[in-house]
Formats: sequence, structure tokens, C-alpha cells
Amino acid sequence: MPGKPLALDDIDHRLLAELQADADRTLRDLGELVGLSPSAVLRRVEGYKAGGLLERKVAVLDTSQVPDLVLAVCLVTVERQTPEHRRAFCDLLKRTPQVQQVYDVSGVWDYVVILAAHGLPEVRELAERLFEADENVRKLTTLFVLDPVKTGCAVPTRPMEA
Amino acid sequence: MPGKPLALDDIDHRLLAELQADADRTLRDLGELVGLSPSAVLRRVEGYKAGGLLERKVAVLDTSQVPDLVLAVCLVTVERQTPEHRRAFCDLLKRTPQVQQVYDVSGVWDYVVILAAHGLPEVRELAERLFEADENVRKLTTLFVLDPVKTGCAVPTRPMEA
DNA sequence: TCTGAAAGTTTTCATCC
DNA sequence: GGATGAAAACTTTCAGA
Repeated sequence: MPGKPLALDDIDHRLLAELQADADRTLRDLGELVGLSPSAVLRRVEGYKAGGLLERKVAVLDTSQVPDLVLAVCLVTVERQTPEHRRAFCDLLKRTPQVQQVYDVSGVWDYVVILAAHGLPEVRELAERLFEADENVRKLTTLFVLDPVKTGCAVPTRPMEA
Repeated sequence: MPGKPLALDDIDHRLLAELQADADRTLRDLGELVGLSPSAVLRRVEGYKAGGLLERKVAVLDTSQVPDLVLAVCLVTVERQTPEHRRAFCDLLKRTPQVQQVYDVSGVWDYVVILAAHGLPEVRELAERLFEADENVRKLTTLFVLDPVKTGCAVPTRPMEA
């Protein structure tokens, strides 16, 4: 049930920023950071979970330590955007572990896909299987990542201060 | 010190996959999943941290629950790629909270940048400040995300099974 | 060297104020 | 929102494979 108006105060915004930066801290530590008791922090965190705002906690690996790991950004244009095509296309990508991110975008391309594979051959094979074998894919541009300058999933929960 | 040969066995690969999917489980639960005692799991996890493979644990928010949140993918081409330009450009992006990801890529563009901002005006302002105001940026294409079909930072730690 | 089990410590979490 | 205390988890230690 993601249907809550979400009235976040200043402490909530700071807490969510801290949790997005490092969720591996005790309620006590988090409480000291935002000026709250551990139980108050727990209440708020439970609230985020219950409301669906806080989806999950995940481990982040240092990709440079994974042997042969290659990241690539694929820009895809499709022929027709019917619900069926879209559904089949996205389902396949969601099911593929080497597909890290998929964005349906507006503009010069239709999809931006980020791949994480082992060695260039695996990237080739994935691009072949996921995109080139798909008759509905009209155009594909693959950009190989030379350096993942900044990574993560953190989003600001309030507008930047004017 | 990220200088370890990293000899991961089958259990390590499974444990890392589980942790990347959901790091909010007890050592006991994780142990049952991979067939190890809680203490054995702890030892391995501590090892990943010490070796630098496991960077951190982060909270992932449901972006659809953040009011007015807009994601955008920016494709950037720069004029010259000197170390100084690169350094200044990347430092600014790293310091900007609305910049979620930055990839230095090879191919038709030089950088792929993912922005997370509040409302289209903030995206415009960011694009202006980060890219258009930079004399070294030659070309900029902004793709607005209509639907974040798949998100995350998970990477496979071993090649796909043949 | 890596495992599993048990003891000691800290954290989490429900309840009450 | 804070404080208490029971339950659970984590962390250390140790003996065995």
C-alpha cells in the first residue's frame, strides 16, 4: 500500500539521507546524528518501511574488485512501442542478472540499459541476445564504461535549497 | 588496501548475490540460505569488508514515492579530455547530490550522467549549471526517464553459466 | 585454515510513561 | 518523543576437523 501523503520533516530528510549513504549503523548512532533517541529512530524507520518509501537495504560492491567486470551503457531505439512489445522487452531485461538498470526514456532513444558483465565477449553476447535478436529493436548504441566515476541509487528527498 | 587476489568459492558467490539483493537479513537467515553457521557467515562478510569488496550497505528508496522526483539521463561530449578538465568536471559532479551516477565512457559520447531532481525546473537548472556553463562541454543530450523499469547496483560476481 | 558451538556483549523492539 | 526491559542479534572465544 504505497498510498500515504508522506509528510516528512527535517529530521526525516536527514535520516533518509544518512540511510541512503550508509544503512549499516545502529539506531543509537543514527539517533545521535539526527538528535533523536534510538526508539524514536526505530519508529520512523519502521514508518518508512510500512509506507513503502524505504524499499530495502542492499550491499554495494566495489566493482573494481570484481575480476573482469565490464560495465556498458546501451542506448536502444525500438520500432513500435505497443504494450505487448514493451512488456516482453522489459520482462526479459528484468529477468537477466547482468542487466543492472533499465530506463524507459523520452527523447532520441527509447531505452537506456546498463549492463554488468564479465569480459567483452559477455557484453557482446548479451547485446546480441537482448537487443540484436529482437526484431523490434531498430537501433543500438553501446558505450563501454572506462571509469565508473560515481555510482549509487541515492536520491534527494527534498528540493535543493534555493 | 584493495590488493587481494580474491579467491571466492561457490558459497561466496551465492552469499554476495543474496547480500546485493537484500542485506537486511540476519546472519542466521543468510547462513541457512547458503548452508553455513551464523559465525561462518559473519567471518566471510567481515572478510569482504576488510578486502574492500563489500563497500557498504545502503537503503534503497522507492523513487515513485518521492514527490516530484524526476530522473534524467544526460549524454555529454567534451571538447578536450585533459586530466585537469576531467578532474574538475568529475569533482563537481561527485559533490552534487542530485547527480546519482557518472560514467566515463568510450564511444559516441564521453560521459553518461544520471540526475535525480525535483521537478523539471531543477533538472534544467542542473543541466545549465553542470554542463552548459562548462565551456569544455561541446554537446549535451538530455533524456527524461518516463519509467525506471529496473534499478539497482547489483553486479554478478562470476560469469554467467555457459 | 576453516568450521560450528557456546559465552558475553550489544542492539533491537514492544511496552509504558 | 523518551525510557525501560525482555528478546534477539551480533561478536568473541575456543575446540575440533
